[in-house]
Amino acid sequence: MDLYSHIIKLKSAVDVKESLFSGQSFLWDNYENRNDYYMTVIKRIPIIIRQLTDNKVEVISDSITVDSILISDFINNYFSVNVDINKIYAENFMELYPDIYSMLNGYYSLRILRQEPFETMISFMCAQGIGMHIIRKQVSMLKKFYGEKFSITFNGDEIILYSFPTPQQLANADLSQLSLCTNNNKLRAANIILAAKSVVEGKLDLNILGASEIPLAQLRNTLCQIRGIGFKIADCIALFGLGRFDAFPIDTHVKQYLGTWFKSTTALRSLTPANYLILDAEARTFLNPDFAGYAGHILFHCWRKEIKKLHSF
DNA sequence: TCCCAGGCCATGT
DNA sequence: ACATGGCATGGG
Repeated sequence: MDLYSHIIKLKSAVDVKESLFSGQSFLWDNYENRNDYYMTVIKRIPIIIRQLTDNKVEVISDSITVDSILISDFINNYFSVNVDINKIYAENFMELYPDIYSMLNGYYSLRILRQEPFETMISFMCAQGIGMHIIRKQVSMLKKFYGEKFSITFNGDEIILYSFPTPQQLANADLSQLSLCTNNNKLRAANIILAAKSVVEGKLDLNILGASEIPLAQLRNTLCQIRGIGFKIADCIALFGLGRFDAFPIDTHVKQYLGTWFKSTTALRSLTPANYLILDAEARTFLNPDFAGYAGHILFHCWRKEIKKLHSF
């Protein structure tokens, strides 16, 4: 079992309330409580981390080694601290869009996490045309129904957690019971079972897919072979689960800011597969193509918070 | 009541 | 190629 499989993110190490679902990005608190501590759970071991002023990650726990991997090395990779936030836009971005550039100032501490591919794939298959709270509910029910229950002790309290189910566990799931976890959507549940089976049978190897330097379009087309995965979800899996920061998922919010902020006329039309690819190409003219998705995600959160007045991640 | 929420797919033109 | 409706439910 690989190192990622038992990661659970918690919003705050001091006041543990709400775990993030896979696919959510992590925005360091860049406003006031810069010294807040956070906790992540790896292999059922609680790891306490803290943000440093340069958005690097400090691992508070003493050097822990799991499966011959130093946790601090793992954490720094997990939080993609090597990504230079100053190089994610095209070189002339600041001159072309000075207002947007300054508005993005509060969002540079956002880190895209290198999350476990299978967990990311299934989680995003639950994220279609439905509100964030329902997406979160679906993922948490999947874990509760099909994952393994375990507990850790933190600050003297016992915290009950559930690991994300393995491909085998979901492949063997009963359709009607799994539907309870997918907002009663039987089609979605069936698609998840099919996807899990293709992983179990070896027809889909996400680790090989992520490790190889295949072109983004080819990677996207491979993922789109799976029922229930289109361009947007495929790009999300690539961006959040396969470390492909060049993948640029276009959802309803991205479409909106492309039209409003960047005056794309294509963004005013319906998001057909053809228009998706046009928007994708357009975005790469004012973003660094190699980090288009990373930049896009910062724009995404800025749009949601500043314009749409939403506050969930 | 109506519309939208981090879409995808089958069907009809 | 494009438009439309179904899937599903909760919140503004």
